[in-house]
Amino acid sequence: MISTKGRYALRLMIDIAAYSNGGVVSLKDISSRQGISIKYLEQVVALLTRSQLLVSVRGNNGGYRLVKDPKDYSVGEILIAAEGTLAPVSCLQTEVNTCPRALGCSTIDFWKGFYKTVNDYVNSVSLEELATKEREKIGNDYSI
Amino acid sequence: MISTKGRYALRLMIDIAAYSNGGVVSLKDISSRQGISIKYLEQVVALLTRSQLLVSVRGNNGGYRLVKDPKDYSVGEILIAAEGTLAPVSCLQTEVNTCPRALGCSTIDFWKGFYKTVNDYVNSVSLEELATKEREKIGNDYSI
DNA sequence: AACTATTCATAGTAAAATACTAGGAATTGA
DNA sequence: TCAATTCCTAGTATTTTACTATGAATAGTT
Repeated sequence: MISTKGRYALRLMIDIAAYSNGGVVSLKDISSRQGISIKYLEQVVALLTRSQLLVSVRGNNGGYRLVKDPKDYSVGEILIAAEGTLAPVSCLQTEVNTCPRALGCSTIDFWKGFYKTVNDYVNSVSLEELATKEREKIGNDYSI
Repeated sequence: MISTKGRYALRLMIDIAAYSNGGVVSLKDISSRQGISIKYLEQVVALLTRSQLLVSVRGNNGGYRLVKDPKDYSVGEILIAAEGTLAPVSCLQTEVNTCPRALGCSTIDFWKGFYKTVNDYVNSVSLEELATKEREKIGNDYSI
């Protein structure tokens, strides 16, 4: 199960991609559109700036800006920045497998396949695709 | 990340598939082969008997037995029995999506695709494939 | 210069989940 | 009867989750 950090990070990135018009987007605006507290967004956005998926502008009229085109972000890199890893088992988190049972482990290939399947999927979807859907919401009133 | 319940459940099922010769397999034997405490295996195996993936035989010389051929178990059904769900987000856990943001949600299709990708993968691997690898370990000494 | 709106940094915290262990009852073959 | 097993319920330490709180630093606006 993906935690709120990963899910909110994705929505935050989508929001910036959808609603920045060349400028920066503040957490206050994201908060009101997405219904997530500013305080929690501060925690989440820090993961994204640390991974250099966003840059910040401090002070009055400050906010956050993407560093590249939305089509050049995969959802995978966003989730990994927020969640740390998408590895299904801890022994696949690091480059070298330190599990004493790794040699002759009957399940490791299954987990490697799981990991690859998930990675291939999340890397196949771009931020732009999702931002486009977000923009389509504008003007539609789903509360009817 | 898959929890120990899911991982141990899979190893438990593999162990039974690999080492039962028509008979039942006791937790004591599984414990010694897999290096997992009997007490914890008791917790894990209960999830599998409740989901009727295994049947138990009580008393002396008791143990557990598969209810169908190893090739007819998918790894998916084992993981779901142990983990409860493989849904990446809680709004996909139930048949109907009760999230107030579901309508017009820009990420729901992405998560549905994620869920389907994972399900398709875990359902594509059978217990038999993994039990075969487990049996291949016999005779090989990987501790050298 | 003061004010205000923002990001930034660190700490705190209640609740839930995780990864087990413990104790003993029930069952059944030997 | 006894020994080996499953079954059932509870307990528990640790970690993770999902936040909130406080206040400092920054920078445009008045």
